[in-house]
Amino acid sequence: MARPAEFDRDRVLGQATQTFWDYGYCATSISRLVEATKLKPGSLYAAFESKEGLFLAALDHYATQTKARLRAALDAVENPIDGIENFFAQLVRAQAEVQPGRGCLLVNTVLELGRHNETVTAKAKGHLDEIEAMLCEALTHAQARGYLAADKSPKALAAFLITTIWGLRVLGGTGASVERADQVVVQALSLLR
Amino acid sequence: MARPAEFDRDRVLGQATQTFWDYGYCATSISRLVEATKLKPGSLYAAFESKEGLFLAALDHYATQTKARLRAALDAVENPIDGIENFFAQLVRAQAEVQPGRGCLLVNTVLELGRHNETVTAKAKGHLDEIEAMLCEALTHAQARGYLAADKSPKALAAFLITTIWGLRVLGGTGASVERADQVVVQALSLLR
DNA sequence: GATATTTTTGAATGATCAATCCAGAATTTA
DNA sequence: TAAATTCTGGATTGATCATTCAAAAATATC
Repeated sequence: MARPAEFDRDRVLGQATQTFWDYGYCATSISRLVEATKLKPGSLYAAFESKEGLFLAALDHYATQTKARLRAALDAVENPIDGIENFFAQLVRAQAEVQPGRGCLLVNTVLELGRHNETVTAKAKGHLDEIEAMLCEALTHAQARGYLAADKSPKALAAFLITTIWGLRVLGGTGASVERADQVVVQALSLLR
Repeated sequence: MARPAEFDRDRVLGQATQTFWDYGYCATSISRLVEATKLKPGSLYAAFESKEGLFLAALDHYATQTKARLRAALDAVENPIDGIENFFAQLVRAQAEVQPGRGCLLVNTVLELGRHNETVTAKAKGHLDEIEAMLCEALTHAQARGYLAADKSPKALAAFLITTIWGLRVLGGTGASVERADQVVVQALSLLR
Protein backbone atom coordinates (compact mmCIF):
# COMPACT_ATOMS: atom_id res chain seq x y z
CA MET A 1 0.00 0.00 0.00
CA ALA A 2 2.89 2.37 0.55
CA ARG A 3 6.56 2.91 0.30
CA PRO A 4 8.34 1.22 3.21
CA ALA A 5 10.88 3.06 5.31
CA GLU A 6 14.39 2.47 4.08
CA PHE A 7 16.43 3.09 7.20
CA ASP A 8 17.13 0.72 10.07
CA ARG A 9 15.56 2.35 13.10
CA ASP A 10 17.96 0.70 15.49
CA ARG A 11 21.01 1.75 13.51
CA VAL A 12 19.78 5.35 13.40
CA LEU A 13 19.05 5.27 17.13
CA GLY A 14 22.54 3.95 17.81
CA GLN A 15 24.17 6.71 15.82
CA ALA A 16 21.99 9.37 17.40
CA THR A 17 22.82 8.00 20.85
CA GLN A 18 26.53 8.24 20.14
CA THR A 19 26.13 11.83 19.02
CA PHE A 20 24.07 12.88 22.04
CA TRP A 21 26.50 11.08 24.31
CA ASP A 22 29.41 12.84 22.68
CA TYR A 23 28.09 16.39 22.59
CA GLY A 24 25.26 16.50 25.14
CA TYR A 25 21.67 17.39 24.38
CA CYS A 26 22.00 21.11 23.88
CA ALA A 27 25.14 21.04 21.74
CA THR A 28 23.76 18.32 19.48
CA SER A 29 22.12 20.20 16.62
CA ILE A 30 19.74 18.67 14.14
CA SER A 31 22.31 19.17 11.43
CA ARG A 32 24.79 17.11 13.45
CA LEU A 33 22.18 14.38 13.80
CA VAL A 34 21.44 14.58 10.09
CA GLU A 35 25.12 14.10 9.40
CA ALA A 36 25.46 11.23 11.87
CA THR A 37 22.36 9.32 10.86
CA LYS A 38 22.41 10.14 7.13
CA LEU A 39 18.69 10.83 7.42
CA LYS A 40 17.24 14.12 6.21
CA PRO A 41 15.47 16.37 8.73
CA GLY A 42 12.07 15.39 7.39
CA SER A 43 12.66 11.66 7.88
CA LEU A 44 14.10 12.24 11.32
CA TYR A 45 11.05 14.20 12.41
CA ALA A 46 8.67 11.71 10.83
CA ALA A 47 10.30 8.90 12.80
CA PHE A 48 10.89 10.57 16.16
CA GLU A 49 8.63 13.61 16.18
CA SER A 50 11.16 16.07 17.61
CA LYS A 51 14.69 16.48 18.87
CA GLU A 52 13.43 15.72 22.36
CA GLY A 53 11.57 12.64 21.10
CA LEU A 54 14.73 11.33 19.51
CA PHE A 55 16.69 12.03 22.67
CA LEU A 56 14.17 10.16 24.82
CA ALA A 57 14.46 7.19 22.47
CA ALA A 58 18.25 7.45 22.66
CA LEU A 59 18.13 7.39 26.47
CA ASP A 60 16.12 4.18 26.36
CA HIS A 61 18.50 2.71 23.82
CA TYR A 62 21.48 3.54 26.01
CA ALA A 63 19.91 2.39 29.28
CA THR A 64 18.81 -0.92 27.82
CA GLN A 65 22.40 -1.75 26.93
CA THR A 66 23.74 -0.65 30.31
CA LYS A 67 21.20 -2.71 32.21
CA ALA A 68 21.93 -5.73 30.02
CA ARG A 69 25.62 -5.47 30.87
CA LEU A 70 24.93 -5.32 34.61
CA ARG A 71 22.50 -8.24 34.34
CA ALA A 72 25.06 -10.28 32.43
CA ALA A 73 27.81 -9.53 34.94
CA LEU A 74 25.55 -10.58 37.82
CA ASP A 75 24.30 -13.73 36.12
CA ALA A 76 27.76 -14.91 35.12
CA VAL A 77 28.91 -15.78 38.64
CA GLU A 78 27.59 -17.50 41.73
CA ASN A 79 28.52 -14.76 44.20
CA PRO A 80 26.71 -11.47 43.45
CA ILE A 81 29.57 -9.56 45.07
CA ASP A 82 31.89 -10.97 42.42
CA GLY A 83 29.35 -9.97 39.80
CA ILE A 84 29.34 -6.39 41.07
CA GLU A 85 33.11 -6.39 41.11
CA ASN A 86 33.18 -7.55 37.50
CA PHE A 87 30.67 -4.90 36.51
CA PHE A 88 32.86 -2.20 38.04
CA ALA A 89 35.94 -3.58 36.30
CA GLN A 90 34.09 -3.60 33.00
CA LEU A 91 32.89 -0.04 33.58
CA VAL A 92 36.38 1.26 34.24
CA ARG A 93 37.83 -0.48 31.24
CA ALA A 94 35.07 0.56 28.84
CA GLN A 95 35.37 4.14 30.00
CA ALA A 96 39.10 4.33 29.48
CA GLU A 97 39.32 2.41 26.24
CA VAL A 98 36.08 2.43 24.32
CA GLN A 99 34.62 5.80 25.20
CA PRO A 100 37.33 7.94 26.75
CA GLY A 101 36.16 11.13 28.39
CA ARG A 102 32.45 10.75 27.93
CA GLY A 103 31.06 9.72 31.28
CA CYS A 104 27.59 8.21 31.35
CA LEU A 105 24.80 9.52 29.17
CA LEU A 106 22.21 9.19 31.94
CA VAL A 107 24.32 11.02 34.50
CA ASN A 108 25.31 13.71 32.02
CA THR A 109 21.67 14.21 31.11
CA VAL A 110 20.52 14.67 34.69
CA LEU A 111 23.23 17.24 35.24
CA GLU A 112 22.68 19.07 31.98
CA LEU A 113 18.91 19.26 31.97
CA GLY A 114 18.19 18.64 35.64
CA ARG A 115 15.86 21.45 36.54
CA HIS A 116 14.87 22.55 33.08
CA ASN A 117 13.33 19.56 31.34
CA GLU A 118 11.10 17.48 33.54
CA THR A 119 10.26 14.85 30.90
CA VAL A 120 13.83 14.02 29.97
CA THR A 121 15.14 14.16 33.53
CA ALA A 122 12.39 11.87 34.77
CA LYS A 123 13.29 9.25 32.20
CA ALA A 124 17.01 9.43 32.96
CA LYS A 125 16.39 9.24 36.71
CA GLY A 126 14.05 6.32 36.19
CA HIS A 127 16.76 4.33 34.46
CA LEU A 128 19.32 5.23 37.13
CA ASP A 129 16.87 4.11 39.82
CA GLU A 130 16.41 0.79 38.07
CA ILE A 131 20.15 0.23 38.02
CA GLU A 132 20.33 1.00 41.72
CA ALA A 133 17.46 -1.41 42.37
CA MET A 134 19.37 -4.15 40.54
CA LEU A 135 22.40 -3.52 42.75
CA CYS A 136 20.24 -3.59 45.87
CA GLU A 137 18.64 -6.86 44.83
CA ALA A 138 22.04 -8.40 44.15
CA LEU A 139 23.28 -7.34 47.58
CA THR A 140 20.17 -8.77 49.24
CA HIS A 141 20.74 -12.10 47.50
CA ALA A 142 24.38 -12.02 48.51
CA GLN A 143 23.40 -11.46 52.13
CA ALA A 144 20.88 -14.30 52.04
CA ARG A 145 23.59 -16.65 50.79
CA GLY A 146 26.13 -15.47 53.35
CA TYR A 147 28.34 -13.56 50.95
CA LEU A 148 27.62 -10.25 52.66
CA ALA A 149 27.91 -9.64 56.43
CA ALA A 150 24.51 -9.68 58.13
CA ASP A 151 25.00 -6.29 59.76
CA LYS A 152 25.36 -4.48 56.41
CA SER A 153 22.43 -2.70 54.82
CA PRO A 154 21.90 -3.67 51.16
CA LYS A 155 19.92 -0.50 50.57
CA ALA A 156 22.55 1.82 52.03
CA LEU A 157 25.31 -0.03 50.21
CA ALA A 158 23.42 0.14 46.92
CA ALA A 159 23.01 3.90 47.37
CA PHE A 160 26.72 4.12 48.06
CA LEU A 161 27.64 1.98 45.06
CA ILE A 162 25.52 3.91 42.60
CA THR A 163 27.03 7.13 43.93
CA THR A 164 30.47 5.65 43.41
CA ILE A 165 29.52 4.70 39.87
CA TRP A 166 28.46 8.29 39.25
CA GLY A 167 31.75 9.52 40.63
CA LEU A 168 33.60 7.07 38.40
CA ARG A 169 31.60 8.34 35.47
CA VAL A 170 32.79 11.84 36.22
CA LEU A 171 36.30 10.48 36.63
CA GLY A 172 35.90 8.89 33.24
CA GLY A 173 34.73 12.24 31.92
CA THR A 174 38.00 13.80 33.07
CA GLY A 175 39.89 11.24 31.01
CA ALA A 176 41.61 9.68 34.01
CA SER A 177 43.75 6.55 33.70
CA VAL A 178 42.59 3.01 34.35
CA GLU A 179 45.04 2.76 37.24
CA ARG A 180 43.51 5.72 38.99
CA ALA A 181 39.97 4.43 38.49
CA ASP A 182 40.96 0.95 39.71
CA GLN A 183 42.43 2.52 42.83
CA VAL A 184 39.08 4.11 43.59
CA VAL A 185 37.15 0.92 42.88
CA VAL A 186 39.34 -1.06 45.28
CA GLN A 187 38.64 1.43 48.05
CA ALA A 188 34.91 1.47 47.38
CA LEU A 189 34.43 -2.28 47.08
CA SER A 190 36.41 -2.93 50.25
CA LEU A 191 33.20 -1.94 52.01
CA LEU A 192 31.50 -5.04 50.65
CA ARG A 193 34.04 -7.53 51.95
CA MET B 1 40.94 60.95 32.01
CA ALA B 2 37.85 58.92 31.30
CA ARG B 3 34.55 57.67 32.55
CA PRO B 4 34.92 54.85 35.09
CA ALA B 5 32.93 51.61 34.89
CA GLU B 6 29.70 51.79 36.83
CA PHE B 7 29.11 48.14 37.61
CA ASP B 8 30.62 46.05 40.38
CA ARG B 9 32.67 43.40 38.62
CA ASP B 10 32.35 40.94 41.46
CA ARG B 11 28.59 41.31 41.63
CA VAL B 12 28.29 40.75 37.89
CA LEU B 13 30.57 37.73 38.11
CA GLY B 14 28.49 36.30 40.91
CA GLN B 15 25.28 36.65 38.94
CA ALA B 16 26.85 35.21 35.80
CA THR B 17 28.18 32.27 37.81
CA GLN B 18 24.72 31.52 39.17
CA THR B 19 23.30 31.59 35.65
CA PHE B 20 25.97 29.32 34.19
CA TRP B 21 25.61 27.00 37.15
CA ASP B 22 21.87 26.88 36.69
CA TYR B 23 21.67 26.36 32.94
CA GLY B 24 25.09 25.05 31.91
CA TYR B 25 27.42 26.71 29.43
CA CYS B 26 25.61 25.92 26.21
CA ALA B 27 22.09 26.74 27.41
CA THR B 28 23.18 30.06 28.90
CA SER B 29 22.59 32.60 26.15
CA ILE B 30 23.98 36.09 26.12
CA SER B 31 20.47 37.45 26.50
CA ARG B 32 20.07 35.39 29.67
CA LEU B 33 23.33 36.83 30.97
CA VAL B 34 22.20 40.32 30.03
CA GLU B 35 19.03 39.76 32.00
CA ALA B 36 20.86 38.32 35.01
CA THR B 37 23.64 40.88 35.21
CA LYS B 38 21.65 43.92 34.04
CA LEU B 39 24.60 44.77 31.82
CA LYS B 40 24.10 45.36 28.12
CA PRO B 41 25.92 43.11 25.63
CA GLY B 42 28.43 45.84 24.83
CA SER B 43 29.51 46.25 28.46
CA LEU B 44 29.63 42.51 28.98
CA TYR B 45 31.92 42.01 26.01
CA ALA B 46 34.07 44.99 26.96
CA ALA B 47 34.61 43.53 30.43
CA PHE B 48 35.00 39.83 29.64
CA GLU B 49 35.82 39.69 25.94
CA SER B 50 33.52 36.79 25.05
CA LYS B 51 31.02 34.32 26.41
CA GLU B 52 33.89 31.90 26.98
CA GLY B 53 35.93 34.60 28.72
CA LEU B 54 33.07 35.30 31.09
CA PHE B 55 32.64 31.59 31.74
CA LEU B 56 36.32 31.14 32.55
CA ALA B 57 36.06 34.01 35.02
CA ALA B 58 32.94 32.43 36.49
CA LEU B 59 34.76 29.12 36.98
CA ASP B 60 37.50 30.89 38.94
CA HIS B 61 34.92 32.75 40.97
CA TYR B 62 33.15 29.52 41.83
CA ALA B 63 36.29 27.51 42.57
CA THR B 64 37.70 30.19 44.83
CA GLN B 65 34.64 29.97 47.04
CA THR B 66 34.65 26.18 47.09
CA LYS B 67 38.31 25.99 48.05
CA ALA B 68 37.79 28.58 50.77
CA ARG B 69 35.02 26.47 52.27
CA LEU B 70 37.19 23.36 52.31
CA ARG B 71 40.09 25.31 53.78
CA ALA B 72 37.84 26.74 56.49
CA ALA B 73 36.43 23.33 57.37
CA LEU B 74 39.93 21.89 57.67
CA ASP B 75 41.33 24.80 59.69
CA ALA B 76 38.44 24.85 62.15
CA VAL B 77 39.34 21.59 63.88
CA GLU B 78 42.39 19.83 65.22
CA ASN B 79 41.76 16.48 63.53
CA PRO B 80 41.78 16.77 59.71
CA ILE B 81 39.48 13.76 59.49
CA ASP B 82 36.88 15.73 61.43
CA GLY B 83 37.46 18.62 59.07
CA ILE B 84 36.79 16.42 56.06
CA GLU B 85 33.69 15.07 57.74
CA ASN B 86 32.45 18.61 58.33
CA PHE B 87 33.14 19.55 54.74
CA PHE B 88 31.09 16.61 53.51
CA ALA B 89 28.25 17.50 55.89
CA GLN B 90 28.32 21.08 54.65
CA LEU B 91 28.33 19.91 51.05
CA VAL B 92 25.29 17.70 51.53
CA ARG B 93 23.35 20.40 53.33
CA ALA B 94 24.21 23.15 50.86
CA GLN B 95 23.22 20.94 47.98
CA ALA B 96 19.86 20.05 49.40
CA GLU B 97 18.89 23.43 50.78
CA VAL B 98 20.71 26.26 49.07
CA GLN B 99 21.13 24.96 45.55
CA PRO B 100 18.84 21.99 45.08
CA GLY B 101 19.44 19.98 41.94
CA ARG B 102 22.41 21.80 40.58
CA GLY B 103 25.42 19.62 41.28
CA CYS B 104 28.85 21.23 41.07
CA LEU B 105 29.72 23.76 38.40
CA LEU B 106 33.20 22.30 37.90
CA VAL B 107 31.95 18.74 37.53
CA ASN B 108 29.10 19.79 35.28
CA THR B 109 31.52 21.71 33.11
CA VAL B 110 33.91 18.81 32.63
CA LEU B 111 31.01 16.60 31.64
CA GLU B 112 29.36 19.12 29.36
CA LEU B 113 32.41 20.39 27.50
CA GLY B 114 34.86 17.58 28.21
CA ARG B 115 36.22 16.74 24.80
CA HIS B 116 35.10 19.81 22.93
CA ASN B 117 36.64 22.81 24.68
CA GLU B 118 40.18 22.27 25.82
CA THR B 119 40.61 25.70 27.44
CA VAL B 120 37.55 25.53 29.64
CA THR B 121 38.01 21.87 30.55
CA ALA B 122 41.63 22.42 31.51
CA LYS B 123 40.65 25.17 33.92
CA ALA B 124 37.86 23.14 35.51
CA LYS B 125 40.11 20.09 35.87
CA GLY B 126 42.82 22.25 37.37
CA HIS B 127 40.51 23.44 40.11
CA LEU B 128 39.28 19.91 40.79
CA ASP B 129 42.88 18.70 41.05
CA GLU B 130 43.65 21.41 43.57
CA ILE B 131 40.73 20.33 45.72
CA GLU B 132 41.95 16.74 45.58
CA ALA B 133 45.45 17.91 46.54
CA MET B 134 44.01 19.69 49.58
CA LEU B 135 42.28 16.48 50.65
CA CYS B 136 45.47 14.49 50.17
CA GLU B 137 47.46 16.97 52.22
CA ALA B 138 44.88 16.85 55.00
CA LEU B 139 45.02 13.06 55.07
CA THR B 140 48.81 13.10 55.17
CA HIS B 141 48.73 15.46 58.14
CA ALA B 142 46.14 13.27 59.81
CA GLN B 143 48.35 10.23 59.37
CA ALA B 144 51.39 12.06 60.75
CA ARG B 145 49.42 12.94 63.87
CA GLY B 146 48.05 9.44 64.30
CA TYR B 147 44.49 10.20 63.26
CA LEU B 148 44.70 7.92 60.23
CA ALA B 149 45.91 4.32 60.31
CA ALA B 150 49.49 3.99 59.08
CA ASP B 151 48.62 1.33 56.49
CA LYS B 152 46.20 3.64 54.61
CA SER B 153 47.31 5.52 51.52
CA PRO B 154 46.45 9.25 51.65
CA LYS B 155 46.73 9.49 47.90
CA ALA B 156 44.40 6.58 47.19
CA LEU B 157 41.95 7.81 49.81
CA ALA B 158 41.99 11.32 48.40
CA ALA B 159 41.22 9.93 44.94
CA PHE B 160 38.40 7.95 46.49
CA LEU B 161 37.06 10.95 48.40
CA ILE B 162 37.03 13.29 45.43
CA THR B 163 35.26 10.60 43.43
CA THR B 164 32.70 10.30 46.19
CA ILE B 165 32.24 14.07 46.15
CA TRP B 166 31.60 13.90 42.42
CA GLY B 167 29.07 11.14 42.98
CA LEU B 168 27.40 13.23 45.68
CA ARG B 169 27.31 16.14 43.28
CA VAL B 170 25.45 14.00 40.80
CA LEU B 171 23.20 12.81 43.62
CA GLY B 172 22.57 16.46 44.41
CA GLY B 173 21.78 17.01 40.76
CA THR B 174 19.06 14.37 40.98
CA GLY B 175 17.48 16.31 43.83
CA ALA B 176 17.92 13.52 46.35
CA SER B 177 17.12 13.99 50.03
CA VAL B 178 19.59 14.91 52.76
CA GLU B 179 18.95 11.55 54.43
CA ARG B 180 19.97 9.65 51.34
CA ALA B 181 23.10 11.72 50.86
CA ASP B 182 24.04 11.35 54.53
CA GLN B 183 23.67 7.61 54.21
CA VAL B 184 26.22 7.62 51.40
CA VAL B 185 28.61 9.88 53.28
CA VAL B 186 28.56 7.60 56.31
CA GLN B 187 29.51 4.62 54.16
CA ALA B 188 32.28 6.49 52.39
CA LEU B 189 33.83 8.08 55.46
CA SER B 190 33.83 4.78 57.33
CA LEU B 191 36.91 4.02 55.24
CA LEU B 192 38.80 6.77 57.07
CA ARG B 193 38.15 5.48 60.56
C1' DG C 1 0.06 -1.35 -15.34
C1' DA C 2 -2.65 2.38 -12.82
C1' DT C 3 -3.69 4.37 -8.51
C1' DA C 4 -3.24 5.21 -3.75
C1' DT C 5 -0.25 5.87 0.01
C1' DT C 6 3.77 6.65 2.26
C1' DT C 7 8.73 8.03 2.43
C1' DT C 8 12.33 10.75 1.06
C1' DT C 9 14.29 14.90 -0.10
C1' DG C 10 16.12 19.43 0.38
C1' DA C 11 14.80 23.99 0.49
C1' DA C 12 12.53 27.38 3.35
C1' DT C 13 10.63 29.04 7.85
C1' DG C 14 10.97 32.32 11.76
C1' DA C 15 13.47 32.37 16.02
C1' DT C 16 17.41 32.84 18.45
C1' DC C 17 22.36 32.56 18.71
C1' DA C 18 27.09 35.08 19.78
C1' DA C 19 29.10 39.06 18.69
C1' DT C 20 29.64 43.93 16.84
C1' DC C 21 28.98 48.68 16.37
C1' DC C 22 27.85 53.36 17.06
C1' DA C 23 25.63 57.32 18.87
C1' DG C 24 24.86 59.64 23.17
C1' DA C 25 25.95 60.07 28.12
C1' DA C 26 29.23 60.55 31.69
C1' DT C 27 33.48 61.74 33.86
C1' DT C 28 38.27 62.95 34.35
C1' DT C 29 42.34 65.65 33.09
C1' DA C 30 44.15 69.77 31.48
C1' DT D 1 35.30 75.03 30.89
C1' DA D 2 37.02 72.23 26.99
C1' DA D 3 39.04 68.15 25.26
C1' DA D 4 39.77 63.47 25.64
C1' DT D 5 38.31 59.12 26.83
C1' DT D 6 35.43 55.43 28.32
C1' DC D 7 31.00 53.56 29.30
C1' DT D 8 26.10 52.62 28.23
C1' DG D 9 22.19 51.40 25.57
C1' DG D 10 20.16 49.08 22.03
C1' DA D 11 19.79 48.13 17.30
C1' DT D 12 22.03 45.09 14.09
C1' DT D 13 24.94 41.53 12.03
C1' DG D 14 25.36 36.95 9.71
C1' DA D 15 25.15 32.34 11.35
C1' DT D 16 22.86 28.70 13.05
C1' DC D 17 18.97 26.86 15.52
C1' DA D 18 14.63 23.47 15.47
C1' DT D 19 11.02 22.67 12.67
C1' DT D 20 7.89 22.50 8.58
C1' DC D 21 6.45 21.70 3.99
C1' DA D 22 5.64 20.61 -0.79
C1' DA D 23 7.20 18.11 -4.46
C1' DA D 24 9.54 13.87 -6.13
C1' DA D 25 10.29 8.98 -5.60
C1' DA D 26 9.06 4.40 -4.47
C1' DT D 27 6.25 0.71 -3.32
C1' DA D 28 1.89 -2.02 -2.47
C1' DT D 29 -2.65 -3.07 -3.82
C1' DC D 30 -5.88 -3.58 -7.26
